[in-house]
Order: sequence, then structure tokens, then C-alpha cells
Amino acid sequence: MDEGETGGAAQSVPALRRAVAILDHLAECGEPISAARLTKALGLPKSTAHGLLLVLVELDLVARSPEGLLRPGPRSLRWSNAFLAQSDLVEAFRRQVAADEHLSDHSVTLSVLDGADVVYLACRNGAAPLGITFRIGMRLSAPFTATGKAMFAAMTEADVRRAFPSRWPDPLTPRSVASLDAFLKELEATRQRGHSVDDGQVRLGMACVGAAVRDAQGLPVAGVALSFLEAEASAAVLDRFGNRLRAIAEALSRSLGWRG
Amino acid sequence: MDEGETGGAAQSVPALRRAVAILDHLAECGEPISAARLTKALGLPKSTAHGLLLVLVELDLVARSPEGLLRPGPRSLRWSNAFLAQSDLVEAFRRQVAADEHLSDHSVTLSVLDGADVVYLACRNGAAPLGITFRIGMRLSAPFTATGKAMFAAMTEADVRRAFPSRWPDPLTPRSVASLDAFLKELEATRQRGHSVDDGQVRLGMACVGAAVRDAQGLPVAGVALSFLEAEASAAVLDRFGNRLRAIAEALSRSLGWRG
DNA sequence: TTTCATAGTTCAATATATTGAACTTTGTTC
DNA sequence: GAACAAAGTTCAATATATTGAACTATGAAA
Repeated sequence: MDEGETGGAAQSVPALRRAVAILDHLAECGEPISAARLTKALGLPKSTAHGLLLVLVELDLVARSPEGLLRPGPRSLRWSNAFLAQSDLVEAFRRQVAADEHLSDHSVTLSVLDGADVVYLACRNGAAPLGITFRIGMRLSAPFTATGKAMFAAMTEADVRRAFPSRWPDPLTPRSVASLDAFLKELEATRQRGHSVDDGQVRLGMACVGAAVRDAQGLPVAGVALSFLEAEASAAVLDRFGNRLRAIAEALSRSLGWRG
Repeated sequence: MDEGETGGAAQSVPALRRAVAILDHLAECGEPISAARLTKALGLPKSTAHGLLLVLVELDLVARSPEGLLRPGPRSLRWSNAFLAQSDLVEAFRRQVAADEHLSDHSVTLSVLDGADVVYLACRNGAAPLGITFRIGMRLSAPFTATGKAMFAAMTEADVRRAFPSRWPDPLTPRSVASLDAFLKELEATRQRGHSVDDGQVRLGMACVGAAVRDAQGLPVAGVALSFLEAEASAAVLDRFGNRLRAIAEALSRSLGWRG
């Protein structure tokens, strides 16, 4: 999901770009925000924002409270549901997870990289009170997650460096890997081990193992992970489930045409 | 989620409206489609569609395959996740379902009405092989679903008739209620019974009970339902869980400010 | 290979969206 | 209640998006 180039004649469609910027901002904000704050934050002319927001509200992309506060509306649900329904990867993951009884008590997730974040595309939450519930569409800083680590471990160092051109993401816990250099060392260990490990980098008390899913060209296009309470995550357990996960990742990779 | 009015000065923002129409069509289509077919289906000028699609692809709202086929892209995930994260109703449902051990083996769903469909906002799928997996964002014709029946039973006959001005939705199974008049009779039975019942109208072999969630004004804003294999859905079971569900719907309604 | 139809791409004249400025409404302070 | 600042709304001149027509590329049929 790179910042793509338009190719050929440059197209602008500024209304659409601004609508997307508005929706992204509302999503990142995490709480309702006034039109004035939104307009200032995005540097839009008042009139433009006014017109755009009227239509965004009409189209159910934005919801306006009686007090005039704005938050995302429900329209995007139909598109995101359609995206997931038409994803071969998600379908393969859902099938694989439904069929695997070894994983039944644990949280299993599938995510992809989007810039410096992972985005969760499918989640099967287990019963353990991890203190975190994975949600489809949820984003986390990639270097701290088992899925992110697994995907980056399958890339060149140059590609990893390119993903983090400026400041390192804010840590999620005191255990979150603190720098790019330390991250590169972890990735080497991940490659040696065959699967990735998050030992409390996303959430204290939670441990995860992860593995990368590859496409037909061998590029890492997704990561799968399994999460545990830290108390049950002995080295033997992590290894056992790490291997299980690698097998799943391989099965998914093969369904995407990988022939490694 | 009515077709809202713009209020005040009419705003057009046609690029945005057309982008939304494109995304809706891709979502409804259910499979990848060529730009030419999409353009013809929506009656757009070729040039306009061309430009819009270039930008939609650039913004990750649409994905284009190497063969030029179009399908929804991943961008909407962040907005739909934000919408769900900021919904008091969804939050209350998630909390309620997580806390209720009576429901643990069954599929529990929360949906809202959108025109003649219900849209699922939250789903906790159980272990039973219902032959259907509820997904967030998924839509079904409302009259056949337990949640739809529950919501319509809490409306006036005029409002129900207004929701179905033209042809009756295509049945999902041979048991799907066949007409508006038959539906109105079902709604009367639902009101008498206190909860709704779908006895194979969505999927043969699956039975559901449902109840409506009301807002502070007493209007039905959502429905909750519990699904079973038909083989386990004796009248006693349906009644027991119907009552359980009504209690859940009441708790949710109260969290939305209902004081009935 | 040629022909033809369809799909995709480019471009500038025309249509209309954008937005600065003015106005109105709302909320706060004195 | 008056004064003031900020938020929200309107409107037409200006900027630019839209799109018909022309062109290019692709695929199928003969």
C-alpha cells in the first residue's frame, strides 16, 4: 500500500482527496471534533470545508452530533466489508483458522503493512484476557508487533530502513524496541529463529509469535500471529506455536502462489 | 440512515458523490469488474470515470488488478474501524456480550437498519456450523432477519409500509416471508411474543431470536439476535433465549438513555 | 496480416466547483 | 443587556474540474 503514482496525466480531483483527508483525520482523532477544529487542522478554507462536510454528512460518511461534533459515519462499512470479502488472503486465513483446532484457545490475527503501521485484516480473538482486543481495521506501530517483525524480517535492510526514514515510533510499552538499530538486530534473530516474538512490546502481560505470508514473488505481503498471556508463554510454548504458525503462514503463502 | 437533505444551500461536490457511487457499485458487485463496465453501469462519461478511478486507485480506495479489473481497496478499513470504535451502541454491545456467559456457545449479532437491509455492526460467532458467518458490514434483507423483524415490530405500520414502497425483497430461502401483508402479521405476532423469530428465513437449518434496542426517544435504533441450529431450536429454547435477548436489548437501550 | 470494435487515454473549451469576503449566529464575558 | 470573538453560512468572481472529441492501444474475427 505505497503512496502510488498517478501515471500518465496527473489527476487532481481535490474534493475527493480532501474528503479522504477529512475522514482520515476523523479516524485518527479517535473522538468527535468540531468543524472549526477540523478545518484548521487540515488547513482548508472555511467555505470548502463547510460544503464538503455537508455532503459527507449527507452521504453517511460523517456523522454530526446535535452539538455539531463530527465523527466517522457508517457508510465505509459496506466498502470495508466488500474489500475483506474479496480478499483471497483474508479468505484463505479464515478458512485456515477455522480448520485448525490447535489454535482454538488463542487469539489469531492477520495483518498487512501500511507505512509504519500494521493494519489488522482478520482477527479471531480467544478467551484469554489479554487486555487488548484485536479489531479489523485496527492499526498498531509495526515494529512492536509480531506480525510487523515477521514481515520486516523477510525484507532487505534497505527496505526496512526506507520504512522508517524519520523518527522512530513512540513505544507502546517500556519493552517496545527502542530504535531502528535494535530492531534490525531483532530481525536477524527472527530470521535465525524462523518466527518472530513480541514479548510485551505491544502490551505488557501479552506475548505473541508471528510469521510472514509471502506472495507468488516471495515478497512478504502479510503477517499472522498468535497471542498469549505472558504467564503461559514459556520458551517451549513459544517454539511450539511458532512452528505451528510458520506452517500456517506457508500454507497461506502457497495459496497466494508462493513456491518457495 | 435516511437519504438526508442537504439543508441550506445545496452542495453538489459531484466528484465525491461519484466516488461514493463507484465504491457502492464495487461493493454490491461482489466481484472484480472492468472500468468500462463500471462506467457504463453508472452512466458516467468515460473521461470522468477515468480520472476518478486513477485517483481512487492512488488513494487505496480501489484496487486494480494487472488485468485492469477493479475491486474495493483497503482504505475504508481505517474509517469503518474508527466508526465502530466511536459507537456507543457497539461498545455497549461488546461489553454486554463479553460479560454474558449464557450466550457463549451461540452466534450473537447487533445490526441496524439501512433502507430495506440490516447491516451488521458487531458479531460474535459461535461454534455451531450455521452455514453462514456473520461479518461486520454484511447486509441482508431486513424482513427475513430476526433483528430486522424486531426493529420493524417496534415501528408503526405506516413506517413499515414506507420502508417498502415498491417490490418486496427477493426471498433468501423458501421460508422467507413472501409479502408485506404477511410481514405485518409476523410483526403483530412478534409484538405479542415479546421477541422476534426467524425460523429459516435467512438460511435453512438456522433459527434466530431477536429483540430491538431503543434510543432515548424510544425509537428502535438497532436489533440484537441469537442464532441456533434449527435442530436445537425447540420452542422452549427459543422462548428462553428470546427472554434473555430481550433483557440484553433492554440493558443496551438503557445505556442509550431509554427510560421506558 | 488486416479489419473492426471496444477499451483506455489525452486535451482544451466549457461548465461549475472553489473560496475570499461579507454576513449571521452562537457563546462568553463584563 | 452590550460587546466581542469564534463558529457557521451565503454568494458570485475566479480557478479549475469536467467531459466531448480525438487519438491510441488492445483483443477478436476473418
